[in-house]
Formats: sequence, structure tokens, C-alpha cells
Amino acid sequence: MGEEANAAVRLLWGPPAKPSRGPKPALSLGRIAAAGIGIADAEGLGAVSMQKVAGLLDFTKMSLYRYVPGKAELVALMVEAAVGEPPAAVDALGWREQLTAWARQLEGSFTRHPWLLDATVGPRVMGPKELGWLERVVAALDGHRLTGPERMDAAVLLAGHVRGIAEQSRAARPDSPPEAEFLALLGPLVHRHADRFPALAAAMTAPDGHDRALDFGLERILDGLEALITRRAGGARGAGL
Amino acid sequence: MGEEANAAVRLLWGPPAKPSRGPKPALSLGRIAAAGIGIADAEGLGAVSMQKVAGLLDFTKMSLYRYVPGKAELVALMVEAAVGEPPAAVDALGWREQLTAWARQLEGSFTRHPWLLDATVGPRVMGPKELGWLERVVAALDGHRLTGPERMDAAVLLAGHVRGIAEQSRAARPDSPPEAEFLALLGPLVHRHADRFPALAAAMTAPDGHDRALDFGLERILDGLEALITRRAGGARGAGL
DNA sequence: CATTAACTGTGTCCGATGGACACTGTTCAT
DNA sequence: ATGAACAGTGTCCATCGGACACAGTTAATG
Repeated sequence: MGEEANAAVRLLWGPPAKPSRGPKPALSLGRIAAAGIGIADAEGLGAVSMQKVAGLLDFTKMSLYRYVPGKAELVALMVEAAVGEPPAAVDALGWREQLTAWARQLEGSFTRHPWLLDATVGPRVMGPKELGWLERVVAALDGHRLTGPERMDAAVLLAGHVRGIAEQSRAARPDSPPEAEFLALLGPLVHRHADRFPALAAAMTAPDGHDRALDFGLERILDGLEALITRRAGGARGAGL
Repeated sequence: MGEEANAAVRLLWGPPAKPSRGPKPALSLGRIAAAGIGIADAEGLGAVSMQKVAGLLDFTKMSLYRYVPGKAELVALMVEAAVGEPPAAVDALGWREQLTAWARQLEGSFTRHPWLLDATVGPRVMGPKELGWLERVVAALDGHRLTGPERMDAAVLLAGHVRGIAEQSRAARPDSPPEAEFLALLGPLVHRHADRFPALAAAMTAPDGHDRALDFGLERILDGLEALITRRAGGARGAGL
């Protein structure tokens, strides 16, 4: 059990390379991942196939299997390379500012590589960079009397929000590899059935720009966290535990 | 453009059936969707193929195409059937209680049908039931001086949180169709590289039960929304606009 | 009642996918 | 120099979604 998972771990966490006997590898994990990212950026994750990646590098499909155990691991490498390094911790800033910058940067990654949304669903092995992003959130919340699980939960909350915003703004974008006008389809649909969706019909005026939408949720979350932090800091001791 | 999208709209929103001339259809959209859901529940969304669905109904693969234009629309039907009806609005309850119940019920749907997480990524046409869920959030926030886009943003925020929690708790479940022990893999990984992830290593004690994790984020979000609502209600008029 | 047009389900075929496996050729350690 | 380890290739396979032509069935029409 977990053979394949361990293979992914070795790829993402293992040593960068080991000198060996035979001919020198003409390819590298980095080049393979970059080729995959190029395809995914241009045509979506669904267009990434072993054939296309190999073709882009002027190699045969099967040669890739010398470097990567399978497609899942290829995608894992692509994700790890595409999320990039997490933003550096700036101790001078407060936790609110740090988390705000974190969320904006993460949203930027999702915008640059929309397929990241598809590639990061479901149980998977996270690479060091992806874990680094998580680390930054938890670290920013250190020293505020939040328990370990609470800090983790806050990170999940923040990441989930950014994901949701990125997904929504991707659907609204008119380019996108798959199709388009889904938002243009949704508007008339809601208004045509305004009797069944009165609140929606009333609320759907202009679709909030995704910057606004990101900031709205972000400020609600941070306000909620701040309330918890100040409550813990020393304020009312009566609020049970 | 949008031909296929319109086909999906017709399937999800169109009339239930129209009496016609030829032989009576032996199948129905409902049965087909149910068969697909059965497979997805048991083996994951990836295991859902036209062949398997047809086989489960003792039909040929191609017969399904008489009912459904393609696999994307099949999945759309499955989603619409699996999310189920949104919780009824209980006017007696406050918005906090309504949204809490909403989030818990949605999380329940994701738990019952983990593949919903995979099926609801990316731009797609939403069915009436899925839209109904959205409607309930927006309706619950009516009458609190929030703008239309703000209420929509709040819905996205809430839905994103539930998604995030569901995804995390799916990864932690030991059954799951694809693989397992990803969380069991993550723990040792973090602690082995505790130098690179000090905050994570400190915070990763016990993985918060998913009930706790859901409620944590939920309360932060609701606190944040409440702060905004009371601020709008009439309090400080000095907070610009 | 006979005809006909519409509709349903099936069989066959296709291109593309991920992957297994055996094979040739290259290179380094001995 | 020789042999083991390794890189890249070619061939093959099951499975996928889907196109298309066809035969069987049924209801509306005369």
C-alpha cells in the first residue's frame, strides 16, 4: 500500500539527482515540468498528455517514464513548480498585512495558472513549496494564543477562500480553454426564473470584480480572526474556556 | 459558440419530458444519473464512464447518447441530483443560524458524495437545485444593508470554506477510492523537515476533527459578517461611506 | 386498417489516452 | 577490454469518449 504515494514523495522531496553509471540523462524533471506547464497554461490541464509533453521536448512519450513514474507525478511536479516560492515573511508587518499579502499572491498564482485549480483537488502529496505556503500562514498567526489546530484551520479557511475566488473569476473570464459565457448564461437564467430565485435576482446586479470579491471575504475572515484573537488576548474571561 | 452549453441548459432547466411518436424510452435521465452516482460514490468520479454506467443499467454505451449529449452533461445531471434540495428557509431563525445550518448540510452532501468536489471545479452550467443553494444564502442575508455583490461575495466565501473543509476531511479519510494515508504521509514529512517548517511542525499536533474545523472557519466568517452588519446597521457613520 | 415518419437501441469503427514490455544503444566502473 | 547499469525507442494493449449507419418499434396519419 502507498507504493505510488511514496514514489511521489521521493520525486518531490528526494535528492535532486544522483550521479550514476549509464548515459547522461538528456532531460530533467525541471524541463519536463516546464513543458507541461506551458501546455496547461495555453490549453488547460486536460490538454496535458504524455505525448504532447514529450513532443514539445522532441522526445518520445515513453522516455518521460524514465523520469516520472506516471502522469499523476508529472502533474505533482507541475504544481510544485507553478505555485512558486511562498512570500517571504516580513516580521515588521502585522499578521493582518501578512495574511493579506499572502492571499493576494496566492490568488495571483491561480490567475497565472488557472489549471492549478484542477490540479489541486483531491488527496495528493504536497511538495515542499506548497507546504511552504501553508507554513507562512501558520507562522503569521504564531504568538496570539491560538491553538495548533486553530492555526491550521485558519490556514485552510484562508486557502479555501482564495480558491473559491479564483474559481469564480476563472469562470467569468472570457478566454479560458474549455468554454465561455457561463456567467453570461447564468444571468439570464436567474432572471428568467426570478420567481424561484428572488434573492439572487435582486442581488445579481453587477458581478463584483474579482479584486473586490477577494478583499471582501478576506476582510470578513480577518475581522473574524481578530475578534477571536482579542478575545483570547485577555479581554472577557467569562466566555467559557 | 456555446452550443454544448446550451445543450446542458436544456437538459438541466428544460421541460421534464415531451410525449412523442417512436417507441417509449426504456431509460430515464433520473435512472442514468442514479447509476452514475452509484459508481462515483463507490469508486470515485474517475471510474464513471459511459460503458460502466450503461453496463450497470444493462444497456449499451451508445444508448446513453440518446438521453445525454455527452459525458459532461451526464456529470452535470449527477451533480444536480446529488446536491439535493437546499434546506428550507426558516424565517424564525436568524441569519447566523440559517447560514450555520446551510453550511452543515452542504458539508453533509460533500461527505455523502465526495466526488462532488471533483465534479464542481471549473466553469460549468449550474442546475436549478445548485442555484437554489446559492439563493438560500443570499436570501438569509437580505435586509441587512448589504449590497447585492456583497451578499453574493458572502455566499462564495461560505461555499468556499465548506469546500475546503470537505476536501481536507476527504484527504484524511482512510477509505477513499483513489489512495489513502496522505495525511499519515504528511505528518512525518513535516516533522522530518521541521527546520524548514517550524510553525507547521509546532501546529500539527492532532488533526482537528472535521466538525471542529468546519465550525471554526464558520464562526470566524459569521463573526466577520456580523461585524460588517452591525457597522452598517447604524453605528459609526464615520467609517467612510 | 395500412402506411409512414419518428424515435429507440445496437454494432462497428475511430482517434487519443495512459501505460507495459522488450529492445537497442550508450557510458562508466572494474 | 568487458560487462553492468542506464537512456531512449518501438510496439502493443485496454479503455476512453464519441460518430455513424442500421434495424426494430411505435404512434400519428390517411
